[in-house]
Amino acid sequence: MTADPETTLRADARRNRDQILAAAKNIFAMSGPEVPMEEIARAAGVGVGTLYRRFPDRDALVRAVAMDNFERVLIDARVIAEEETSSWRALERLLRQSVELQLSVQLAMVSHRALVILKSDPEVRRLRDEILSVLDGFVDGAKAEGKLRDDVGAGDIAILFATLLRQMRAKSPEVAEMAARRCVGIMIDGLSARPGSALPGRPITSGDLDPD
Amino acid sequence: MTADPETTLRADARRNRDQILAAAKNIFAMSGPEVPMEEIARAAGVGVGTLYRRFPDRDALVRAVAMDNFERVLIDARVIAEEETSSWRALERLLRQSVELQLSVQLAMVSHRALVILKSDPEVRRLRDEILSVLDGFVDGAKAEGKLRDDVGAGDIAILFATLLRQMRAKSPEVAEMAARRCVGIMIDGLSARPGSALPGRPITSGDLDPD
Amino acid sequence: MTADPETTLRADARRNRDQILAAAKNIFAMSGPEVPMEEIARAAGVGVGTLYRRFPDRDALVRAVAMDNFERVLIDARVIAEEETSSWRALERLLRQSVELQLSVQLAMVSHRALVILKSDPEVRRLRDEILSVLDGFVDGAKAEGKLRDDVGAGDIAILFATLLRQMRAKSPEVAEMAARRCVGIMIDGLSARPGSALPGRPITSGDLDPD
Amino acid sequence: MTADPETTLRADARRNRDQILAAAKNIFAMSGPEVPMEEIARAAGVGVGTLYRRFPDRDALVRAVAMDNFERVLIDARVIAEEETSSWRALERLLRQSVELQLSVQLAMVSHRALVILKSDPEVRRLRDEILSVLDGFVDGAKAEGKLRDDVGAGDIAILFATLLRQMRAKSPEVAEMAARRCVGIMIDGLSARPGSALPGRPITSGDLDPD
DNA sequence: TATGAATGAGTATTCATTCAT
DNA sequence: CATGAATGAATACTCATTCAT
Repeated sequence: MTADPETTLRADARRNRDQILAAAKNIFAMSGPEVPMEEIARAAGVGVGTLYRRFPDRDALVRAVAMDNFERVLIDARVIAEEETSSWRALERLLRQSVELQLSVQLAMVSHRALVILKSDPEVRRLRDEILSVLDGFVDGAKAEGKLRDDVGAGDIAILFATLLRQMRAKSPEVAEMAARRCVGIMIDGLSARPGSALPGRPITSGDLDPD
Repeated sequence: MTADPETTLRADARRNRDQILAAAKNIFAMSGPEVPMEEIARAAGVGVGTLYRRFPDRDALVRAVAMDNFERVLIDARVIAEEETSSWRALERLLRQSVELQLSVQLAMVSHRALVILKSDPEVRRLRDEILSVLDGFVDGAKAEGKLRDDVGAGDIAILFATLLRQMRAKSPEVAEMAARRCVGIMIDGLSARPGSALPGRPITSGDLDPD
Repeated sequence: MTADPETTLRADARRNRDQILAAAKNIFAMSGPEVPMEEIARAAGVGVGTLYRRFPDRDALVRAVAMDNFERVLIDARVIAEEETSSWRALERLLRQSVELQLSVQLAMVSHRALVILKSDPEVRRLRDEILSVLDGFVDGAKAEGKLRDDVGAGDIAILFATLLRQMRAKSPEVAEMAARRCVGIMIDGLSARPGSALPGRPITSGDLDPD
Repeated sequence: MTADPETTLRADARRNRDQILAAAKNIFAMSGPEVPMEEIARAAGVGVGTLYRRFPDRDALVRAVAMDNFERVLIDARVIAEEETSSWRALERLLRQSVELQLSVQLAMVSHRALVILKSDPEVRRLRDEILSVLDGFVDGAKAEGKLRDDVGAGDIAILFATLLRQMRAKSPEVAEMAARRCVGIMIDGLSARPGSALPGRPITSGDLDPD
């Protein structure tokens, strides 16, 4: 039974690792995944060497941040699935609530580089697929409940998700945050089962997402 | 009647400039505004030296690309305003149609750096403000027509715009394009005047957008 | 007919390339192939950037130096083959004369890293094999002449070669140079056809060299 | 009678030191004296910390390895001097037998850095001088016996020694080992007292060797 | 005392920008 | 003018050495 890295680390090493991850998450969210490694190290209060000891190169760090974010989203989604009896409500809540998701999605999408890194990582894929499978459940249920329009699939929602929940830059952080919540609101209204007009194309399923 | 040398040179120079602009637009859209200048020059079929003769530095090029995109959007918007009698229809069409807009917005948003560059440029500001003022007209009109929900402002739409119309990468190009059109559809449904639920906060006006 | 790089280069670029190669040759010979790139650039009187423009990374430079040295050796060997009628004399002269060879062999052997780089390069292999084939001719001829002991092969000589002709460090450069010449002399006497004692093992042929 | 704590510790420490020395010897021989300290520690089965407790820095370790090798050579040489009545035989045997010598010489010569380290160390010098003095005895005796050519000195032999006995890399280990023995054989034949040709320069004495 | 984590100076490499051809 | 070579500052990454556990 080999201990997994997260468990094995010495207490201080552990603390450092967490600080680095947190710092990277913030900085990536703010300035994209190309920021100088030194800046991340500084923000985490460690030397570059320490950063590199924990994450052998930038790609490893990007991956780790993405994993961490996705994990939180998955946990959120599962808690919601437990607590809500209506799938439509679950869907709404997932969309509205997930702040972590903002970050992960943002990271995943903001840069070509990050995208390439993440797509090649089987662990990230696995996590994403788990999230999508929970989402699939919500979508099916909400359609059955008659609350979700029939002409959308989980893929549509994932894309809206990914696209909408990016950090909005606007006047002030307050406006930005308000804007984010309003966007989600409009989107949810657009999704609910009394559409004004049919959507073009066909429902996008989770299987349609990056089939490469 | 052969053109006199000066005119000939200008024509040449013009062609060069246009090639560079077109190349930069494509490459920026594809790989973000941080790509090596040399790559842009290569794509444009000129040497770096020529690129630098036309655009003194990267910022100038980013600005020029953005200007060019915004100009097209503005032209589109004005044509639409001419042709459509219903403001709601105009709004819809603007949102659905503007492919150029995708590019400009994408560029503007994709990188912190680009954002900073653009925000500090008065000409870009001016153009953007003109676009927003046309949009304001659409919004007011559509509300008056009872087609647009009352609790949104032009700022809301601009943000949705900016956020939604980003190019979706990955997936097959066909799915990506379909996804984009569907996202706009859902958003328009969400905007139309029979909301399921009130939006949080207050309408975001065009004045709320980065006044810093 | 695409011009090969050596021909195409602009005059100044050409000059720079040659200076870099010369500088690298000297410095590698003196301090091994791990010296800072910057030092090489400085010695060549160019900026690091220029060095990297010509040789994309250290490995490329190491390869280029080795190629250059081997080429000179091959040229030497062919001239000698032309001029000498006795193979034994040719062999002797090749061993005694080749100063370039010192450098190439030295470089090739001095560091694990260099060795790995060179072995994986097909062009270097090809050159080396050509040299060995000329050497094979000398060996066969010299044995037929009764001047070279029968119990050695071209591989033995190549190894002695490679091992002996390394730069000797000693008191002064003069002593070092004298030492080198004396070593070769002793070796040649040891090779000549009146041995005091049989050698262990069996003749090493050129085929025995790095069979991996 | 259980060992008292202090003795136990010493034994431990001793074992550690020996393991490190052995590991360093192997790794230096294989990859040169520039390998990461961490790699040496790993090979020795200890942490870097322990390595540094025993040897304050890399130089100290290099010195220790060299000392250890030289000591073994000296012991060999003295045993040989005891056992052999003919100086020429003693010389031959020393050259043929000393495997340890391979290592020490290799280490001493392979890198500029190591050379500098060793040359500045009085203890290493002392050892080396003792070896040379034994060698001087062999040389003088063998000349008197008429077995060693008159035109060489102990310095010539030391240099041949140092140069020839370097570990041959590449090839199969078997060929490499055979090659080493054959080189020594050729060299010995070249040294024996029926030279085909006079050597250039003058005999190199042990005093000629790096007196700087 | 042994361990391995943290540090940061040293190097490799890239790329925006300038300038000779 | 167009070109692409040269420059060097910025940044990634490695590894010797120190120090907390």
